[in-house]
Amino acid sequence: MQQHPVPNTSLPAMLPSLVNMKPGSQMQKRTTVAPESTRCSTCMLNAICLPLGMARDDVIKMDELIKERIRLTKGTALYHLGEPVEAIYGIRSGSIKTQLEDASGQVQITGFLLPGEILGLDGLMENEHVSHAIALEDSEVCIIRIDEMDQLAPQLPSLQIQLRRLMSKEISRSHQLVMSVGSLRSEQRLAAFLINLSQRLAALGYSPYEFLLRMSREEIGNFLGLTLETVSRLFSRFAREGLIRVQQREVQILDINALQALSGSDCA
Amino acid sequence: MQQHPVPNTSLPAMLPSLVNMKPGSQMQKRTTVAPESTRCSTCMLNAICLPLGMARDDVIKMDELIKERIRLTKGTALYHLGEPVEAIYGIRSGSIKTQLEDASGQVQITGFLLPGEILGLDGLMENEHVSHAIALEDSEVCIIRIDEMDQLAPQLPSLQIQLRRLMSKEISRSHQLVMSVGSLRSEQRLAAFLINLSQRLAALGYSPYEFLLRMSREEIGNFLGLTLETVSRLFSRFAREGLIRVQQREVQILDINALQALSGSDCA
DNA sequence: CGATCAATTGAGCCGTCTCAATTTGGGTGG
DNA sequence: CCACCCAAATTGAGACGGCTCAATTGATCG
Repeated sequence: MQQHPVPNTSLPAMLPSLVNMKPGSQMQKRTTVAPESTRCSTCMLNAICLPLGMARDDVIKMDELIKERIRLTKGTALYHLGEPVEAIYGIRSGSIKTQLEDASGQVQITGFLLPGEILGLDGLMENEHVSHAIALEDSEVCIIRIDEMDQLAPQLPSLQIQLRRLMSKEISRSHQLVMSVGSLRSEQRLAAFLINLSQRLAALGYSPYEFLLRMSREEIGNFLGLTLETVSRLFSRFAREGLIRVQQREVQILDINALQALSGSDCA
Repeated sequence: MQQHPVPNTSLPAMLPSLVNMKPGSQMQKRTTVAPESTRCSTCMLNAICLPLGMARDDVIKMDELIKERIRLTKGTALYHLGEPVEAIYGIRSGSIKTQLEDASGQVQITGFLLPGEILGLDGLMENEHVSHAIALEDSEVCIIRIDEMDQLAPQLPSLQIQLRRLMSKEISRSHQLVMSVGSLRSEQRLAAFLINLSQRLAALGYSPYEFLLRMSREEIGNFLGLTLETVSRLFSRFAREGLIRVQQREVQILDINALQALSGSDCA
C-alpha cells in the first residue's frame, strides 16, 4: 500500500464533472478527469491490468475505449447496490473495498482491490450493481463503458478473452475466500490474508515486507468472517511470537515462512 | 432433484468414447454421445441455460457449437484440478458438485449444480482447471469448446454477452456464499441452503416442497462450513420444530415462511 | 444375511464471540 | 500549541455455538 503509483504522463488538471457535481455542493468528492490524460498504452499498470497479455497494437486500440477517469476521495462510493451498471472500472491508484449488503443491512466485504485490479464484474448479470464499491483512500479509477466495449469487441477479440480471464480469476478468488472462511481457523485466515496482501503489493513494486493497511480491524474481520476483537488479538499474538511487527495500521512482516506455514497446510 | 429431465429428441445410442475409454477397462463411466442428438434449439432447458435470452436465430447458430455430450455415472469426474481447460459444460441432466482442493488435501465444495447451469467458468484464467467437478448422480453434460466458441464469437456477439452474464452471476453467487459462511449462524446457513435449492428446483419445473438431496450430510456441511454432525442435528431440529420433514435424503418443506425468516433477517 | 457406509445422537471441550473497560491516535477548535 | 473529542484499537472475563470423539442405529448392496 503506501502511496500508490500514478504512473504516466503529466498530471492532468482536475476538471470538475458536470454530471457528478452538484453545483455549490460542500466538498468535491468525485471528479472526472480530462480525457487526454488517460492512455492504457502509456500506463505503468498495463502489464497487470485489463490489457494484460494483449498485443501492443491491441493496447493502443484500448486508448479509444478508456477516455475517462474518476477521482474518489477516501470513503466515497464508486457505485452503490441497485444502481444501473454502465461500466466496469480499473483501479489506477488507491484502494477500494467491495461489499454486499442484505435486506437486514448486514454487510459482507468481498474484496480489497488494489491498482491494476478490476471492479464491477459482479452486476453484469442483471445490469444492476449487487454490491457497493467504496474507496479506502483517495483513489483514481479508469472507466470502461460496457456499450463501447461491445462495439469495439469485433475488432478486439483479445479484449473479450482478457475480460473473460479476469472474470474467471475473480470466480476462483472468491471460491478461495469461501474455503478460507469456511474451513480455516482464525489464525490461518489472518496469516493467509497478510500473505496475499504482501504478494499483491510486491507485484505492484512495493515492499512485500512493510506496508500500510488501508482498512480497519473491523473491515478485516468482516472480510474474514471474524470479529474485530479476534483480529486485533491475532495481530498482537503474531507480534508477540515474532512473526510480524504492528503499529496500528503499519505492518512489518518478520517471518514470512512461519506465516506461510501457519496459513496453509501446517502438515507440510 | 428427483429424476432430472432428459428433454428433447429420441434417446441416442450410447457411443463409447474413443478418447476416454481405456480398451478393456472395467466399467463404462464416461461416454460421449452421438452428435446428431444434441440441439440447443430443441432443448427444453434453452430458456434457462447458456442460450438464455438469445434470439431464436442465434440459438440455432449454437447448434453448430454444441455437438457433443458426455454421460457421467455417479461419482465420476467431469474434470480434475490441474487438467487443461478445453471447454465449458452445461448440465443437461443430473447434478454435479465442484470442489477445490489445496496442497494439504483439504477440500472445499463451492457448488452443487443442476440442469441448465454452467460448469468450468473458473479455470479460464490459467487455462487449467482449479477445481474438480464430480457427478452426484448419473448425469449428462453438453460440451462447449472454448476455441470453437471464440471462432464463432464475431458472428454471435450475444453468446459473448450471455457468457459474461453467467460468469457475473457465478461471481455474485460465490460472494453470497462467502456472506453466508462468514456471517450466518449454522441454522441460518442450512435454512438458506434449503430455500436456494427449493427455488432452483422450482425453476426447473419440480416441486419446491419435496425433493431428494443428491449430496451427503458431509458434503452439505463442507459446502456450508459446518460439520456433518451439525448438519444432521439441524435437520433433526428443523423436523422437530415442524419446518421440514426429513427421511434420509428425502426432504419435505412444511413451512417455507419460517425457513425464510430463519435464513435471513429475522429482524424483519 | 452379514458387511459397509451414511446418518443420528450424546457428552464434553475449545475457539471465537459478546460485553465491557482502557488506551492510543488523529483531528479540531479554542 | 494544547486540550479536548471521537474513532479505532487493545485487552480482559465470561458465555456459548459448533467441533471432536464416540457409540448406535439405519440404509444399501453384494
